[in-house]
Amino acid sequence: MHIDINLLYSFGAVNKRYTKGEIIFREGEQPIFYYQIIDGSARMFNTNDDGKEFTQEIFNQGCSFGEPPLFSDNRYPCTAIAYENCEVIKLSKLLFFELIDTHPELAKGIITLFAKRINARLETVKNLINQKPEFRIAAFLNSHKTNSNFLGKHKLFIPFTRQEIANFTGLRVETVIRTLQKMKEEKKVEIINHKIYY
Amino acid sequence: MHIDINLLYSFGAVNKRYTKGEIIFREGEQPIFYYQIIDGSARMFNTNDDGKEFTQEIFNQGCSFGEPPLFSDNRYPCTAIAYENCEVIKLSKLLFFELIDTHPELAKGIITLFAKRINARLETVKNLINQKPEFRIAAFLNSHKTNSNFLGKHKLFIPFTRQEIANFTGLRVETVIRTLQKMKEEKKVEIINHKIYY
DNA sequence: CGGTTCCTTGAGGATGATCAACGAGGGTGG
DNA sequence: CCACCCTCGTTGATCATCCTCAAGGAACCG
Repeated sequence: MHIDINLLYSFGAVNKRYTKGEIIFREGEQPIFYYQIIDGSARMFNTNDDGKEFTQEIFNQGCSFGEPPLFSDNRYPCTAIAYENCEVIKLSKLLFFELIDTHPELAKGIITLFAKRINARLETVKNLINQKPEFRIAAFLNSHKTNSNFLGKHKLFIPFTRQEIANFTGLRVETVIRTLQKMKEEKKVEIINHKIYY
Repeated sequence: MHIDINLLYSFGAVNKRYTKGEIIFREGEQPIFYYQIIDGSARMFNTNDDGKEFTQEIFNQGCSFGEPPLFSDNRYPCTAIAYENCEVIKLSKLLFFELIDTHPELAKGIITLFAKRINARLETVKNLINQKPEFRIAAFLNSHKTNSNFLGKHKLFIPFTRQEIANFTGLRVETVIRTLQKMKEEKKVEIINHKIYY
């Protein structure tokens, strides 16, 4: 979901640029803004004690992110950083609520968006529970394919490094590499010049 | 969140009883109803290939459940069964939407509810990623404590069997038992007559 | 061409799962 | 009251597997 940019501006929203890797908000902080991506992409993740990262979601152009805590009064459960250089439009919580109150037709869109997020998270948990690395990786590749509306007959190029796949699946790089190798032998993926196709 | 029962009835909702263990809806089915618990409790879970179950959430009196797929047009991502004998009030999707459309003030409650669910799921994922059994179990115990608004000075009785805790944490019973034993020695939990206090 | 990032491989170890067996308690019916 | 069953808890031994650590190799980019 995204809210019309001009509507956001009319309520006082402003643009902000982040360079790749720059932090947008941190886990544990109080949420203050509604964010929506104009250009580029953002990544939301958790870090655990060992410094291992887990990517919860990547948000692309047009997507809003970090909204649930505005409504539930929680602190941010994750950290968000610029995955690529990006430009976001941000609106303060107070004004965002004013916007919603005066535009009740937006509520349905938010509900649908949240419903999709809940579903996606339930799926993620379901897949994480299955220990098998191959299953987890396949689930990740499938969800990426679905998200990109891929309909081609041939395989889809997977634009992630092995480390990134590891961060999405909660595995270690070496495990991802070895599992992908095995999947290649079993013709479940294609690897051409180190690039992955699924 | 829950919607006023009389309002639900006025839109044609009906009651239905389920005996403990009875299935309310199955993973993969098309959602048709809005459900809200009048009495008792329901459990939502996934089963994987090995027959291992993972409990996604337990819903108690007053809680609605299984609503997100009504909005996102997904099939159910989980199965729901009666955790205890329970009575639910159910309203068909069509009439539920009519109810919402004619009572826009309900939207905010749904948004808040969904926002909390998203947060809870993100936390779950965060905890699952941390492999350490002790960490996972502690996270589960903490979330249970938080949910039950426990403010006492002493420890809280945990009304779950070890198998249930295993299903909540994605571990095996034996691992839960051994880990709890260790936590007992480290004074992190109390176990009196096989009962767990945290 | 030098540096950086990413990929790859091997060896070894830690740990949770698995399997098998038994114990303890509670309820039921004879 | 006792025998039985059923569920839940417990323990030990073994196994499979993913993680860890260490070292290089390959690709890419200025």
